[in-house]
Formats: sequence, structure tokens, C-alpha cells
Amino acid sequence: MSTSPCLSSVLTHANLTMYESGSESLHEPAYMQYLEPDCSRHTCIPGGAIGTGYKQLNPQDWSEENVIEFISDNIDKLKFDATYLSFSSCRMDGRYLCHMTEGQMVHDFGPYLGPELHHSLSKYVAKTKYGPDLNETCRLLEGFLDSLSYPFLSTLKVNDVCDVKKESDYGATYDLQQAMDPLRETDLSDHSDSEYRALQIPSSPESRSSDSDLEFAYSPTAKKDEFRGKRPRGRPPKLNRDNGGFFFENQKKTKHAPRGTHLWEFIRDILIHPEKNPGLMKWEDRREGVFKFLKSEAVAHLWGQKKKNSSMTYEKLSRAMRYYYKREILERVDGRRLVYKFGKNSNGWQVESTGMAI
DNA sequence: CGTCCTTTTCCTGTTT
DNA sequence: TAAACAGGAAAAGGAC
Repeated sequence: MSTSPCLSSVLTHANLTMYESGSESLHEPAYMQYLEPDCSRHTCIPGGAIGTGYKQLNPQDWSEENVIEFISDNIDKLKFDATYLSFSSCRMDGRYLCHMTEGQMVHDFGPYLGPELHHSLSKYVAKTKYGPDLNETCRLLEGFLDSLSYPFLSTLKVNDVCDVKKESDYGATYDLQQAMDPLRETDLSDHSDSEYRALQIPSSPESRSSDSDLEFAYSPTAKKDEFRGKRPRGRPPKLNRDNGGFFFENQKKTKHAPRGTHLWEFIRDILIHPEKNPGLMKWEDRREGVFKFLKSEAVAHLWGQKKKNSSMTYEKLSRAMRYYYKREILERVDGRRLVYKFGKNSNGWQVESTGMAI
């Protein structure tokens, strides 16, 4: 931060510019009261007067102060030298800002800051678009990101997800998996999905039957010692997950799952909210409804989280997916691993219905 | 409470 | 060889 320009001085300069122009109201905006020359933003702004409150608001509802907060944040983030940025060009409310084209922003804020502001704004607009209507899957994905233990991702929010890919090491993506298994202490900071699976989920039938130490550990009915051989088929009674892991601790348990919690809808919702999809799945052919699991076990864990089932695996999830073939909710995609296709009895994923051109 | 439906779990075998 | 796929069987459990 030492190399970044002092935001206060930038805005003070802008302030002077504004008053020199004499065209602005003499009513001093609240944030101006805190601007003093040569002090850092963090020391001269009490109570977060120039704060991040705008982040919780609809950009359309941003006040002039909120717009300044937004621009200031971006200036800070970019370490942009805004000495010659005209303050008057920043004086607008959110509604006006939202109507600016990228070209207008380039004109008003320059070729460097302008596009960044436009890009950043579009993310807030997207967030607001989904904000009040975030469906459960989206909230799950957000909570999923919030719960990650990796420092970088622990501060990552939904609208920053796309920025993760700008990081060179992609460490965030890989640490998804570590975070999903807080019981494990092994360092999984650099592993693929398969490595994660190998470490966490026994893959052979033999190991599977003796496995599930984790599962036995919190099953009220399963008695580990009694299952030296095969376990009975069928679904064991629902687990008592009082100690089922931190993902499950804070979730309210409703007596009945709400409608719209089918697996295929869950998958669909992950796919149609790419900004909330931290590399879990991707469209192979958006128009045809062909998609691929990128982090199959991560998706399975997320599904398990939704269903309050800490022992969900991709193997089980995929069995449920295969049942959809007969009902034509999914279609087979032969020869391609981890690839599925939505069928004629699924809905809500089509470009027309989502309004997305991705 | 019974029935239906959607998973969930386990399993064996096959394919990639 | 491991991972993924395929699909039968049985049962859980939510919806109605």
C-alpha cells in the first residue's frame, strides 16, 4: 500500500478542483468532512465514513457518497494515480452511473480506470440481480466460499470468484477441497480432485465397505464392529450429525425439504450462476445443455451439504444422475467422462429462460 | 398413516 | 490400475 497514492490527497485535490470550479453546491458532502491532506484513508476516516456500505446496496440506489466510495475503492485497488481525476466527473448517483456505457466511463475516468469501473460495477449489478432472489443453491455456494479455510478464499466473495482466475497459482481452487474436509489435517494445498478423492474416499469396493469410518462414526445405528463383512443394502437410517462437521453445524434443519431441491435442479442452479461457481462445473455446450463436472467430489459435497448428508460422494450422486436418463431429465453423453446433458424433461437451464448468453 | 417418488447406499461388473 | 460408468436391489424419508 505504500506505493499507492494517498486516496485522501487525491480526493482533496478533487475537492479543490470542484471548489475552484465554483459550479458545485456549497453543501459539503459528508465524506468531505474527513478528508485531510497527507493522511491515509485508513487513519483519517472515522467510523468508516468512506466505507464499503455501498457493497450491500443496489448500485441503482447508490447515493453520490456511495458512488465515491465505489470509485475510491477501485482507485485504491488499482493503485491508480488519480491526481488528475476530476472530482466533478465522480459526482453522480448510482442510477446515473449504472446508465453509463463503458465508453462514457473511459471518457470520464480514462482508459485505465474507466474499464475497470465498468467491470467492477457490472459485478455489483449482477450481485444485486441475484441478491434478494438468491436461491438456496446460490446461497450454498456463497456459504461454501465463505467457509473456506484458505486465507485468500476466506475473504473471497461471490462476485470475486471470477477474479480468482487472475491469480497465477490457482491455489484457491485446490484448497476448496481441503476446506471441505475440515476433519482432515493432511495438507491438501496442492492436489487434484482425484488426489483429494484418493485421500478422502476409499475407492475400491473392499475399502469402501470397511471405510466409512467417517460414516460409522456418526451413525446412530451402524455398529462398526458388526460389519466385518458386507453391509446390508439400502439406505441406512438418517445419521445423527451433531458432530457431522462444521458445514452442517449451523444449518437449520427443516422438517421437510422445500420444493425445488431435486438434484438436477441443484446442478442446473450451479451452472446457471457461473459467477457463483468456483470452478465446480462448466458448460460444454451451453445451447445443447451439455455440461461437465470439473470438481466432482466438491459438487457432491455441496449436494451433501444441501441434503445435510456429510457422506455424499460423486459415486452416489452419479447414481442419482443416472436415474434421470430414464425420465429424460438427462441424456447420456457417451464416451465422455463426467459429462452430462440436460434432457427434454428438464427446464430452466436454456439460454432463453436464463437470459444468459454464456 | 399409507403411498408414491426421489434419492441414498451398496454392490457387481464393465469401460475408459 | 484407478476412476468413471452402468444399473440392480433395497431402503430412507419427504411430499402429498
